[in-house]
Formats: sequence, structure tokens, C-alpha cells
Amino acid sequence: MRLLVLQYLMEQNRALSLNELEVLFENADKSTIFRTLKTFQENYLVHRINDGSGAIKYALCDDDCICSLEDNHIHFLCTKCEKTYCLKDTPIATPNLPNGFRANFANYLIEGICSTCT
Amino acid sequence: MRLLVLQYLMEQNRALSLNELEVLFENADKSTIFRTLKTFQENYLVHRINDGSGAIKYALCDDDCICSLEDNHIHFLCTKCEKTYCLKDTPIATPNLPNGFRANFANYLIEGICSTCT
DNA sequence: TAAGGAGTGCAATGCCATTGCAAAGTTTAG
DNA sequence: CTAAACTTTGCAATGGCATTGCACTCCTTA
Ligand SMILES: [Mn+2]
Ligand SMILES: [Mn+2]
Ligand SMILES: [Zn+2]
Ligand SMILES: [Zn+2]
Repeated sequence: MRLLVLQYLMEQNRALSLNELEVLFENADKSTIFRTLKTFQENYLVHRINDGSGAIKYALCDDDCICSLEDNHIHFLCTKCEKTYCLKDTPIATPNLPNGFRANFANYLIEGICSTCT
Repeated sequence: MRLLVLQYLMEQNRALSLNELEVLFENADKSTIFRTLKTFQENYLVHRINDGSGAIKYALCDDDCICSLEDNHIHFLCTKCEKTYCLKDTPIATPNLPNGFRANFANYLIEGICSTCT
């Protein structure tokens, strides 16, 4: 299962939800896929993305990803095709925070229309 | 109920979850407060914030808020006190998107330590 | 070949958001 | 003042998603 999921994630250039994988691998149980993704997270193979869709999305990490503020990039949710993309070349600009606020992590999501739906 | 919730929201300078309000107004039903907030949203009194905590947070809009890309600001979740703040003076910088991507809305959340928890 | 460990399926649990329906409360026209 | 019409509320149920205990199956290794 891990090999199958990993391969599929590598073939996609976008972030997938547990449910999408569940549908794809219909012979495998939800919990198995869930644990697969959990294992991947624990080993920094994937990062989880909260795109506000209600379901968490998972996407492959880059080789140097450690999933902290450093390597964070913007994510994009297309409101037409409902697909979520990692904009790996669009780093998150960290703004100046009010006095006394310290940032540890950032989640920057943009909603709009993706290039294939334009 | 609307008056009570509105007043409480005005007194706070932060975003609150349905559950927090439920606990506060223990004599009112969850669904009543839910509908109250829904009414507020429909009339642009509050905006909803997805801070990744699992529960949606609600905060008062500014007078000129129309809850689109224009008036959007960054939100901050303190991982210590679990409170979410609107950083109304910290607008979201919109980055250059890849070719063909068009932005309609943005959600920029920063996690860290707030000024009172420092 | 059998014991120990790893992976899997099933079913249950626990949030949280949302809604149908009926009861209670309020407004308004007669 | 009274009843119809409309609004607000409470209760209970539903649905989606994440997560987990437990038992069973499968694989590795001594
Ligand atoms: Mn990503
Ligand atoms: Mn806000
Ligand atoms: Zn699209
Ligand atoms: Zn704090």
C-alpha cells in the first residue's frame, strides 16, 4: 500500500485528500491509507495542507523539506476543479507582526482559478 | 441572543469559535448561536476564520469589510493560549502566481506565540 | 517451522457543522 | 383585545472527516 500510494503521489503534481485516495484504491481500507499517510508524515515524505475544504490534503515534500516555517510555500485551491496545488516556487513572505507576537509556522492559502480551469 | 452575542464579540478583540460562545451562553442552544453567527455573516457583521484548529472562528468585521480579497488581513493563532487574533493592520501581501492562476480570496494564518503569552 | 513483528480491515468513537421540525415568542392587522 | 402570520429557539438527528482499539492476516527471521 505504501508503495502504491507513494507512486501515485509522485505521479500527481498536486495535493490529495484521504478520501480521494480511498476512492482510488477502493480495495484498501480507509484506515490503512490513513496510516500510510501518517507514516509518510512522520518520515517527512508528505506534508499536510489545510485548504479549508474540510478535508486535509497531502502532498509530497521536496527532498529538503522539514515542514517548518523555513520551507513553507503557498498553497492554491482552485474553486472550480477543487484541486489543491503546492506553489513550491512561491515562498511565503513573512510580514512584520505586532509587538510581542512571534511566528513559528504559517499557512497561506489562495483560492481562485487554476491554470487548467481558466 | 443576537444582541448578546454581538455585544460579546465587540468586547473581545479576537476571534471566537462556536463552541466558546456555546460555553459562555450556556442557557442558549448551540443551534441558536450557530444561526446567530450565520445571520451575522450574511449581513457582513462577522467573518469566518479557518485557523486550522478544527473549529471555525468568528470575528467582527470592520465597517468597510466586504470579506473579499480586498479587505483581507492576516490571522494569528497563538499555540499557547489557543486564541486567534485578527491582525487588521497586517494586510496580506499577494504574491505573483504562476501563469494562468487567478486569485479570488486568500487565507493567511500565522501560528506562534501572542504578545500576552510571550 | 514457529514465534514475533508488521500491515490491514472492521467497527466504533469523537469532534464539528448543519438542518428539519415543532414549540415558544413576537408583531401586526382587524 | 385577539388571532393570524412571522420570527426565534430548542431538541434531536444527520453527515463528514479524523482517529483508534482490536483482532486477524501476512511476512520475516531465527
Ligand atoms: Mn505544499
Ligand atoms: Mn479577521
Ligand atoms: Zn482548477
Ligand atoms: Zn497566547
